[in-house]
Amino acid sequence: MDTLKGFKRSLYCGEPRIENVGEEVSVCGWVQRQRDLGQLIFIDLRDRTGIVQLAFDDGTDRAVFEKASSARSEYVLAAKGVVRERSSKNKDIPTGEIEIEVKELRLLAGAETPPFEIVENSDVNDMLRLKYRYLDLRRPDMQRAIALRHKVAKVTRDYFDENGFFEIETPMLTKSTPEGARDYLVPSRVHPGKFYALPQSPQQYKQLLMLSGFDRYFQIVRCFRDEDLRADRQPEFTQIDLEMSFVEVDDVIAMNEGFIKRVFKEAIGVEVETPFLRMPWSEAMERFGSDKPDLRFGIELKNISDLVGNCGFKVFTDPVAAGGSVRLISVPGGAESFPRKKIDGLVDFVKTYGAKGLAWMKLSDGGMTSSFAKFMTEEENAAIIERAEAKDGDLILIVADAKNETVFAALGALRCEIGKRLGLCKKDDYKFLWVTEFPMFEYSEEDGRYVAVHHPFTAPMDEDVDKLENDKANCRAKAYDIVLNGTEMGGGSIRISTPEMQQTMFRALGFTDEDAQERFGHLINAFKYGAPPHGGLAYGLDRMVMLMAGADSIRDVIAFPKVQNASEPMTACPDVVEQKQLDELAIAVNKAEE
RNA sequence: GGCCCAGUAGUUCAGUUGGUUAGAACGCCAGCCUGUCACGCUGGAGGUCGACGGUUCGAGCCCGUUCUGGGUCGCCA
Repeated sequence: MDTLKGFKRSLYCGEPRIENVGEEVSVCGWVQRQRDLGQLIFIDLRDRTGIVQLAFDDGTDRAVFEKASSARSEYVLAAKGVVRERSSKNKDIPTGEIEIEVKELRLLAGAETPPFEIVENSDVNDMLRLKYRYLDLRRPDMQRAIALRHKVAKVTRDYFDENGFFEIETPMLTKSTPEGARDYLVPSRVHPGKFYALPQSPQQYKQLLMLSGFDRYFQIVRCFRDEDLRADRQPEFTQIDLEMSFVEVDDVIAMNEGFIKRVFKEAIGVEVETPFLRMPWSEAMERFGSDKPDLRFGIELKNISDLVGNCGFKVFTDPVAAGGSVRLISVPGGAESFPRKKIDGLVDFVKTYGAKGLAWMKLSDGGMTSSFAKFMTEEENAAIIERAEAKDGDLILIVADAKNETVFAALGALRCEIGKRLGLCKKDDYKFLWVTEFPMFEYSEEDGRYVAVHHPFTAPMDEDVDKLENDKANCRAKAYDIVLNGTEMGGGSIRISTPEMQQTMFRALGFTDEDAQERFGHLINAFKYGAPPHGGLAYGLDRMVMLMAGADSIRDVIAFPKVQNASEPMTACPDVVEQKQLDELAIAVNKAEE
């Protein structure tokens, strides 16, 4: 092996061009491929910027030639030589017009044959990729994703700095709060039996910073939630967290539309039109069955409860009588795209969302067939088709349930599934939406009481303040989500800023004053000393970058992600610790996995 | 915790109704090769068919259990 002593890189592999012909250059990188033609050797040398071809021929010093001959995939090389024009050019790469005629070659490190090839668009098993993540990250698409993530973070800091925000760090070791997601706990050695919690978000700290007069705060911050993983959920994830003083909903939204416009332009060159569409939560649910609708395609929900409430089909009439509803979506051209067998698949699909079934009507060849024809009159069928605005060739899909939430969940998900199957979800089509006026509370069957949809510091809408006590189901919050293509990219709210309102809120949630004081005393007390009206928002940075990169999972934009069981294949954590460590923390383990 | 999908050379996969020695491509190793760029040609090595159990004369294939991963519902204030 050679050393780097005295060697200075002059440029990256992806940089030399035809204009550099004749110049002496020095490059470093990994062997992408070595092509040994006998008396002629080519090496593609790769670094994060791209690939350059090194050439060795009869003009090459024999020792250098021998070294090139011994090079294998992923060896680490440093090469000095002269840029020359290629006799046959490669139009597929930016450096394809030139090559480096190598005068000096240093073999800095050998490499075992990697467990998978280091190439773009690898379709290697995820587990293997993650076990050798350091090799996976060498692949150009991963390099681009991580670079994009850096760019987004950079633009974020630029934008918020230019708009008067301070980046302020908040603690990682914090107090556990009972509501919300499960906390990751950190035991205290100094206080045996007591635990810190890793933050689910810096929510309370950033509100206190407003009270302290910093006026505008942001932070790119790691957050932790000990819940099951999904393609877009990791136990540790990164938020772009921000808070502003003396603002109302419109101010926060305007500031963030400016941010999104800027970051999409600078990071991926996409022009975003502002202002974004806004839609109250109730409208989003009625029209799309979702609080994060994908607006890249239509296929809106229609309520037909009034049309079928008195028909002869119990599957429809019972839910309506029980206070639920019957709703449909109409799929253009669906009569042909969804033959009977595929519809059966859709039935199974909606069942996973709690629907009991899926009724359908098919309009084709001027006629109509349906799964429930014999229960309906001709007039009722005609009324449904009219409400669906369906025409010949369309497929109508209907879900009925005694619970509206179930109808929305099933049809909302079905709508997205069909949009996907019909190819209506283009990745380079960016449809932003603010969903506003979220409900303040939702009823928790498990707890037998109303719980906060957002968090208990969210301010109610001015016109709904009196509903905090008496009409929780219809009390709306000054809360908003920023939705992009069916993904919740961020969310926030105007916060409660008076101790009186905060106390009302805690009581509405069923906390006794003692409970509230115990859990949130620091915030309640702070608000006695003059809190400015304030509000903010937090983005999921991983999700934002995922959508920008066109990735299907946030794992693809996180350098070292966890797998579904929240472990990390490369380091194999979590892992057992030594008894001595447990003893110091006064912790006894009474159950352990094999 | 529930449901669905997957697991066969280093990698990606094929493998008929259960039937001889489990195949292909890429990768790897060796030799040859002066303009390749997915170099080419010749040869070679490489397998506990995720694991365990069962059915059978016989299991990669059928049955059961289990492990691992992916998706998802619950969950995620």
